[in-house]
Amino acid sequence: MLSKKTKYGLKALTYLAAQKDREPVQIAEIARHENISQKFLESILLTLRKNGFLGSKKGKGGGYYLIKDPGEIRMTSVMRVLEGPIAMVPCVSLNFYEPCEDCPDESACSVHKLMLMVRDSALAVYRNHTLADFV
Amino acid sequence: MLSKKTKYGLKALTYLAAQKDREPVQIAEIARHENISQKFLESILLTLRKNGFLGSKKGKGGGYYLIKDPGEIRMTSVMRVLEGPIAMVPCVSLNFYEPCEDCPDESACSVHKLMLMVRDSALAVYRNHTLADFV
DNA sequence: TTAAAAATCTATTAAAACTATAGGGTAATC
DNA sequence: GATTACCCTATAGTTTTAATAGATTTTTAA
Repeated sequence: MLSKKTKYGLKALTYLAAQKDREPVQIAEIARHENISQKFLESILLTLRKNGFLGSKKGKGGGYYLIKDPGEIRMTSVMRVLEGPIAMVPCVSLNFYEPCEDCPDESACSVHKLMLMVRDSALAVYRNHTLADFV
Repeated sequence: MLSKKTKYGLKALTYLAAQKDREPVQIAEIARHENISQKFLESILLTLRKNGFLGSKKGKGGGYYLIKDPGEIRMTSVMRVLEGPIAMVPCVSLNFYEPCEDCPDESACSVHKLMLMVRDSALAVYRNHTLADFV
């Protein structure tokens, strides 16, 4: 199940990408427009900023804005920051690999084999799309 | 993240599918062999039985056994029973569809569009594989 | 025929982790 | 001084992952 954090984060990014200019947009405006708890959105936008997707400006006329071109923001990186690993088990994760404790032979494990294919198929989708595809 | 329930269930199914005959196998044997908490496995096997994957036999010489040919057990049905909906959001689920409350226009929603593609890619993997592919 | 043993079945509960949100104060900017 | 992002803490709720204890059914053996 997709977490609301990811869902809200994606919606916020899309909203910002749809702006005509790159002027700051207030948290409250995004929250209102996308039906998101403002406080929750606040923390989400913060992590998006810390991960290089957004810039921010305080004070009057402040808010958040996209720092890169939507066409350069791949879904892989967005998903990894918001949702975490794309793989459903750590033993098939590219960026967060961990071996299973209970599994003596990875290459013989049915879970491993199946989840490897699922990861590859999801990865293909995320790699082939940027934020620009959703505005 | 894949739940341990699904992980253990898949391993148990694979273990049973790898048996030469279809004689009952004890829970304890499966648990020992796959490093699974026996009591936890017990409840998992129970739901697999109730959903038509396994048969069981009580008393001495009892245990669980596959009820169908491994080649006829699609991963789609296994995943739906163990893990639940394949879609990551209810608004793109085939079997568990629900509209989003906060989303006024599904067809314009970036989350919807992206997750639809992810669902389709995962579904393709699950549909094209049966338990027989993992023994 | 009866009793014991072997196994599945059922229900309850509990710890741990995670999710989603709220509150209140701080710091920067206009 | 008003406005807005920033930061920290707490918490209610849910889900996951079991642990515990016993009930029920079947087989085997005395």
